[in-house]
Amino acid sequence: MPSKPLPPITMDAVYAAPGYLFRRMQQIAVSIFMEECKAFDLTPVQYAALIAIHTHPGIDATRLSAVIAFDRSTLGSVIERLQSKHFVERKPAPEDKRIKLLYLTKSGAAILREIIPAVERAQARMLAPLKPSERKALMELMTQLVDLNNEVSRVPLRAEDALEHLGKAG
Amino acid sequence: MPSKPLPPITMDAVYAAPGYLFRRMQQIAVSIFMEECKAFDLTPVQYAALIAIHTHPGIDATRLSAVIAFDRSTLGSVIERLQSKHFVERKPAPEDKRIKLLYLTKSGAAILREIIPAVERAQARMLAPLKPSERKALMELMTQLVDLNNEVSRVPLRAEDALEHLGKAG
DNA sequence: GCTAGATCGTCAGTATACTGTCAATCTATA
DNA sequence: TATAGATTGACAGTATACTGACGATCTAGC
Repeated sequence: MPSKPLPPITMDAVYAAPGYLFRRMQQIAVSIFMEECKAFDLTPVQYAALIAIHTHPGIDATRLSAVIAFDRSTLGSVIERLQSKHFVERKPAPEDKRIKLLYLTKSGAAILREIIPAVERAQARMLAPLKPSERKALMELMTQLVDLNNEVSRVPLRAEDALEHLGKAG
Repeated sequence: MPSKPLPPITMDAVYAAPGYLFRRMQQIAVSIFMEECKAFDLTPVQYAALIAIHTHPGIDATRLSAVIAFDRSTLGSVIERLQSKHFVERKPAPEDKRIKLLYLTKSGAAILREIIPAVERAQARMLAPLKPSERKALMELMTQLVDLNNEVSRVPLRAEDALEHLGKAG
């Protein structure tokens, strides 16, 4: 008899795998976000960056990347795009010549206020097919899983630690 | 009194939002996959493509994109990379000059057999922080949600429909 | 048999996402 | 105070991901 009856390879190796479900759901989430927010010409990551800069004015790019769990290398170009749309400005830090501090412009703060209802519609639509109790259960499990897996990917600092030395704007 | 007491904008608008959790979890999932599979130099998408071509030999690129829910435009370069690694070959379809049929090479089939244990380790690690009952609940909710949201993003055909005319290899 | 419309693979363009590297700068220590 | 090591923003390189457009080709309806 065969020593190891290998299971046959089927598409279930893909469809039932957590990795596929996470990729597919991310795809769907971005698609819904872009649909609801197309009037604002902002991507999900740009939105997250605006929220974070609004919450922590004067944050620098490295700490911002930790706060929104976004790769530092890519963040430069994201900030550049926000800057070219005049939603964000960069000022050199007086006490450290390496750092550039990030601030929302007036129109950056304005678009943030305007886009929030659309973002909330998008977030609601992502979970709309589920029953309320299921939505709650899914969000709790995802929050837990993301939290417990937090050290895995390359985010250099945990979000809380990232803000330790940010002066008064914590 | 104010007409509309806007809630203050905090980072919870990001952290508690489904969109953030899906993006972050996708990030973590890819990171774990690459870590477990680094000996094979295959990305998650390339792995899914190999599985699909193995399961449906002679599939064309458009149908493949539907089966693995992957954008048609990008798939060209994915196939190219698989071809340059000699894991996949493309043959012109005799009855339709537009189409190129996809097949695994011997070394493509071999690497698929070899990588599967590593992929299974990766998939297990993604959910490892949860209790078994929670894993099951999360996978059921995610499967349901992806299924019910299936029409949202740009996949041109549902996976089942994509294979209707694929001859005997269904 | 001709042609309007659909489909195929491909390309250009934009935006993530990651690894690795670099010069400029800062900091802690000897 | 000289300097080794760490940090910062920037860049090159690779790989997704999507929109929109294109020529080649196929198919239906006439």
